[in-house]
Amino acid sequence: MEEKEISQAVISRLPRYLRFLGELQDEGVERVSSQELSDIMRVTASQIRQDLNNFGGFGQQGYGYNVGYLYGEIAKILGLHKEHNLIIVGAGHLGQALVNYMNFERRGFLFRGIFDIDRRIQGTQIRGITVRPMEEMGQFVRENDIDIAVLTIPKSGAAKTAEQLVSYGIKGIWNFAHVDLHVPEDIKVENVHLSDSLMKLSYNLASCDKKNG
Amino acid sequence: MEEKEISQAVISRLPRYLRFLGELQDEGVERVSSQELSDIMRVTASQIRQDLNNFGGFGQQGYGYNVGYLYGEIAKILGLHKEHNLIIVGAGHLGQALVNYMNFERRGFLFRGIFDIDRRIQGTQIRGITVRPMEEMGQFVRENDIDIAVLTIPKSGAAKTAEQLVSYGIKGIWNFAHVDLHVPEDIKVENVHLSDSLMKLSYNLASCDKKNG
DNA sequence: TAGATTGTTAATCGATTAACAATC
DNA sequence: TAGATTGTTAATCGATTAACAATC
Repeated sequence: MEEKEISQAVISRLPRYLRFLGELQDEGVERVSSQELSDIMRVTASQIRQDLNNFGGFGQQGYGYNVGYLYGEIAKILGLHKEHNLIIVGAGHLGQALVNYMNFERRGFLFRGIFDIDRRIQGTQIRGITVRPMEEMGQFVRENDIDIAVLTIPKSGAAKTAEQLVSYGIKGIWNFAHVDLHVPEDIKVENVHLSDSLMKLSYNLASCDKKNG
Repeated sequence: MEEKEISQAVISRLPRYLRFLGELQDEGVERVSSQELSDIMRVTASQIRQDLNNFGGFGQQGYGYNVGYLYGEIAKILGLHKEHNLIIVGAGHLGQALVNYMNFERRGFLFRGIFDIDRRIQGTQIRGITVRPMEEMGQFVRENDIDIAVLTIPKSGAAKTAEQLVSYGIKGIWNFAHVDLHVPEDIKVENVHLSDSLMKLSYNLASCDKKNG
């Protein structure tokens, strides 16, 4: 059965829908129309309906959408009903920050191991997780059913490490290193290029300056 | 004089061009054609030329682009020739990670102050920068010509803090809090929603599973 | 039933790609 | 000059918005 490919533009909006639906749920709201959601989220009602209908008819004519149900369905679409086992590769400040950010665990992203090249921090613990040497990575990935690696190492070592991770059987890489990783097409890479983001802000500030003299 | 608005899609690609040009420069490459760049970057040569020509003709027919010159021009477009004074609001793990990430400073993004609500860490130093109480933020922003605030506090306080920052005269907010900030339209907000990014990865893993049974 | 609101098709808009004349 | 490659216009593709029939 032929599944039509969903565009990444649509995927990118799903977490935001989830967030607003979660807030409505916390407020005790039970139903919401695409128009109400449109007002809150500042996107068109048409886009909301189009986006959702990529995955199925979650609403009901004349009623709208049930907040709790829709929340659950989007969570499922995003794969949040399953648990993921993660490792952090690179125990620098950023790696530590991510391990310490509790919200990921609540979503089923479980940090199982931390790896670093620096002997001085190997053996220490971060939020109860021991920092291990890179050499143990392969075995650890295989034995602990790790599917996602978080890459928080400098760009110099990133390509080689990514290649290793793939050979160990990793399925996804959350890449904070400032390089384009080249991996087989069944391996998913999600990039977070912080400096690119900051440059975008810089551009928008500069272009605003120019407009206003 | 009417400047045509550049789409955010184009802006988003500029930092990547800059990165690849920087690498070519490091390799001692002096000239590059859109086709060569296309091969390296895996985007169409047509897109590269279109993108660049939004800002002017940086190339030369029959020659291509001078790597160093183009690098400099894109840097200027992104506003990287000017210095920016930043403060970090929220000295948690993520805030600390950003302060410690040296590369921003090399690009002219200078961390001038750090603020946190927690009395216990006020007065301590992070990379030589004293953590100050939130109450001093307004005065500090005005006295130190701060134009960018990095918001690394929990979502609960983010909206109010953003409002304050705007009233103090901040021009841009690099927002890591998991909320949509509502600010006047001359204030630029760049969002980094890490959990959204991780959910996108999760989706792509899940959709791949489904395809492959 | 009448009113409301979805699901879905059609129209529009914008972004990407292709093509080629201009020109170095 | 001849060859190469840009800058730019035209064609295509995809994403967003509008409209409305279906239906709860």
